[in-house]
Amino acid sequence: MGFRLYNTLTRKTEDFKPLEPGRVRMYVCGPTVYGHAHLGHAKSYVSFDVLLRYLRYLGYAVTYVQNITDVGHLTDDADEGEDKLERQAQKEHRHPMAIAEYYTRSYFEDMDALNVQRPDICPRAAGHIPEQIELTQTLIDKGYAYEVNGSVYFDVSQFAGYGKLSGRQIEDMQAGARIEVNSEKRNPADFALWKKAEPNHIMQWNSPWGRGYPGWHLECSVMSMKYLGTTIDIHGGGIENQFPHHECEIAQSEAANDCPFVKYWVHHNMVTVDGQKMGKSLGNFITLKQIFKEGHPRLSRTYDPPAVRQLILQSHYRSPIDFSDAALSAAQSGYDKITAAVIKVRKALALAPDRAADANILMQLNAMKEKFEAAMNDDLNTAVALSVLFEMVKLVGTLPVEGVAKATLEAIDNQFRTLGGDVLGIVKDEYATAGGSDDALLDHLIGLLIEQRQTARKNKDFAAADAIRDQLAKFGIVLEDKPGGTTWRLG
RNA sequence: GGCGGCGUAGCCAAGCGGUCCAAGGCGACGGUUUGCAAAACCGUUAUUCGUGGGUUCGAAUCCCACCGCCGCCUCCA
Repeated sequence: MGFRLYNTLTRKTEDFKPLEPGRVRMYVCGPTVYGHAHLGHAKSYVSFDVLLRYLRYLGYAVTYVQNITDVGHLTDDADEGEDKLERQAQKEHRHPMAIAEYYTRSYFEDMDALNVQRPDICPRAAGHIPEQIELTQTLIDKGYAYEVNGSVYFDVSQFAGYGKLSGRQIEDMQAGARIEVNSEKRNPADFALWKKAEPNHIMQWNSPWGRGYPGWHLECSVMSMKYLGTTIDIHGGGIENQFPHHECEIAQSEAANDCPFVKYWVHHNMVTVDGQKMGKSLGNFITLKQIFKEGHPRLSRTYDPPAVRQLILQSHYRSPIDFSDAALSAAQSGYDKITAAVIKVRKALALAPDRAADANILMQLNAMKEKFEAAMNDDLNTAVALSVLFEMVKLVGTLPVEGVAKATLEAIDNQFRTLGGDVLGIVKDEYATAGGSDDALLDHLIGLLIEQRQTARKNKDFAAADAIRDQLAKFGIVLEDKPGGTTWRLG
């Protein structure tokens, strides 16, 4: 069975077949950069990172585009309200583009920490104003859009497919009480392609309709088609953007190009914190930087970035995930266990005897790999895939401390690297066991102390022996007495 | 009001018609090991899948009703 992926457009899990054999064009809605990335961003971009990694693992040549929204995203999706970047710029007394730059760097810093692979192309909305104007003009020319008083709106009544992604009817939405009344629009569901700028609006550009700035939905259509073509394989985003954002993207793109915009729509679910939606007003809004190093009132400690990744992968991307201190703590422990097993294998590798691999272990590894792939093929069941990693951890745990053939250890290490590393991004290529360049020196120094403690233990001077162990523990160094001797690690 | 989802052990979570007296992780408990620990290993920890009906030879998995929770359509990914 090949790779199967749930398609929101058809509401079914489908066999994945790219438009062009061997090649995948994938676009994911990127962040609006007016604040530090939070748990929601982590869930989103880790989820799509695993999709990307698995496609590459399967041998596809993937081109991955993820935009950076630095203009046009308003505080109110009904085309009212302020531009999010401009509002933040006022708060911080900086230029909107400085805000965009600062938070873009912050975003990538956090994503790097989460081991999220960088997209191939990260286009900025503000860098694609001419293209957005062009698309707007095309839509006017084709009768899908109309200009009113310097703003341009998409006329949803002209596009028959409007609502096919979200399952909404235009009539239903009118019945809803939440539609803002905008007298410029012919239909309340119409959405802005181009907005007229007031003189005090900082980010504004010349256009055929006067000074203005682009509507939020436009950028994704424009950049997707510019870098990936008029029809792409995968478009990803959060479930909350199904409507109106993605619905509007489809309308604009298909109206302009007369061809399907996206083959597979992939949406991940949302994040809650302590059982409630995460919101600034609820006091449970947690940024990644707070988790990693600053701390947060809801958390008892800080957690390593991979622990967050681990927690995300323990549930399905289409399920909501509840972040809590307990859940994070459990994920951290699980992650540490995997890491310890990988390090054990790599250390053993150095002095392993050069013999043929254990056929039985190779067989087990192969069975695990098949289980892993079956799980990932089934719409990215990362929870089961992760459980396979734990099966490998268990296998490592049962291996004798010495005498395992080098080829066996290599096979295990390789599988950790491909499945745990390449695909899940949980296993690292290198672990700094004692902090970089001081490694050898530290090893020698601690070795001396271990020797002293051994002497004390031989002499049954356990008080002295325990004192050495306790002292080292204060620096986070844990001693472990094993049959072959005492080893140390950073706790 | 419209649309969607969820309820599985102390906690997180997979499973979505038979191979489930239900994977995996965390935690807890007992054991092996240890001078004591730590780590590791072995074992125990859901006769049951929110409740009540129904369909079926067979249901955690399908249908109906009810209860509870959550999300989107506002801030927010």
